[in-house]
Amino acid sequence: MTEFRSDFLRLLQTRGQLHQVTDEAALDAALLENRITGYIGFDCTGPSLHVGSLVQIMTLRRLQQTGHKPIVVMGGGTTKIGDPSGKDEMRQVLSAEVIESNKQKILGTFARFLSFGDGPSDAIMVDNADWLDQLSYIPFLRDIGRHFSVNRMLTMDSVKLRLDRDAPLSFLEFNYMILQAYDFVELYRRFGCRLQCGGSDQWGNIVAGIDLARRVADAELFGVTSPLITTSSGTKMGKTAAGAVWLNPELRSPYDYWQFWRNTDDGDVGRFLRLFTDLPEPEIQRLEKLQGAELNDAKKILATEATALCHGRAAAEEAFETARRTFEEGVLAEGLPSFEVESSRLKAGIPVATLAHLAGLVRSSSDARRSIQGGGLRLNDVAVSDVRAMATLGDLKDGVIKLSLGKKNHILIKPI
RNA sequence: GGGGGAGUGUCCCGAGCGGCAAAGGGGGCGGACUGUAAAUCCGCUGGCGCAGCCUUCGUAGGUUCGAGUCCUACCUCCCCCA
Repeated sequence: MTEFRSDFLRLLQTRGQLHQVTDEAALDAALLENRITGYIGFDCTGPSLHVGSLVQIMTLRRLQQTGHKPIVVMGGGTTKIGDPSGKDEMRQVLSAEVIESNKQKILGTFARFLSFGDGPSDAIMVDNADWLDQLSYIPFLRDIGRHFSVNRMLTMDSVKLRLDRDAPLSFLEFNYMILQAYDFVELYRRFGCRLQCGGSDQWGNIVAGIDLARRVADAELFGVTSPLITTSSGTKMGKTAAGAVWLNPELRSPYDYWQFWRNTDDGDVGRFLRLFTDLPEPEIQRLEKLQGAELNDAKKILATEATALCHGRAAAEEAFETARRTFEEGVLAEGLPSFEVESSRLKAGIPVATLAHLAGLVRSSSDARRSIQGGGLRLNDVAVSDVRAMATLGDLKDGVIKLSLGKKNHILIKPI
């Protein structure tokens, strides 16, 4: 493996987030000599980023930690196109309003991981709609489009995979690569940005930008990709059937976020500590050596550290404490998610199945009924045996009713 | 423009002679075993205050006692020819 001299590349390497580099020696040298400005683009396809973007966010964080300048590029423009990389289906075309609203909701997450400002290594955030929306078709084709060979584009993985699988690929999406390449050039011109990072699926797009820059701006730009992070059981990180693991606290509470990390597979603990926390290497080596049940201590540290980065230290400690009381002491913990019902409804009595549905513990009341039949639903830690069981004011204990689904999902029902 | 093929349970893949809430996987959830892990075994995986009722197979009509299944039109996608 290459011995890097620059702090940034060395850090990425020890942290396990380095996959490919375009021109290792030249980039390594450039990083040693100067403060480098680097960017990663994020699409605004949803109201929050999820854990799948975390490696990229951490890459920017590490860029900043090693003295360089990160640019967060919000894909306000490119989201209107839709990146075909790694997708089988044609992207839905999102409206401009939705994209803008998504963008606003995503901003806060970055402020947690990066420090923004006017200083030399402070992060900045830009929206590629600022320049992409202004483009005129014919001039763009003549100035930029001429440098792209369709023959070559057809061989790019993002395109080829679609074609090979007989999956639809619209001309709109086909252009994504060109626009992302143009982004890189534009960022170079505006901010002197010379580095683009991204997931391994972005390699083609990144290289396209580097090629374009050489042709139209006579510039030498660099690209770094990180590996696709999978869990040791082989699934893609951060995509559960229950939904993506959101970084935005409104979509996933810090407590649930903490739980996500707490439930990491044994085999992933060391890798995830390196990728998703700032803990020093010797500490990680100590933690990942723990055996059997002791490894749980490492998972708790992973959970707290990862949550602290995303939601702040206080929220992480609180989540930790809530989990400790719930799982280790088996007592009622105030910090559990809660749900409010009018006490008048409770007074009249409400079916437990309906209540579990209202509280969001299950998808539907039918689902709740099934869980009851399967013995998975508990009221105040006692299994509910009758599908038609009612919850009333009499079930209040310490002013709340604790509903649980399985060992891990709890919610406190609070009368108002 | 011409010809051929496809769209199935709102997670995915995928069977489906006119009686279908619809086979089988994967994934997920729950139970047992554990360590809030993995592996394994078992159950569940449309909705409803649920012995009943209501909605699902690209969309809209039609045939029929009865349609995912047959007919017509339309939409979307794929392949071949021009």
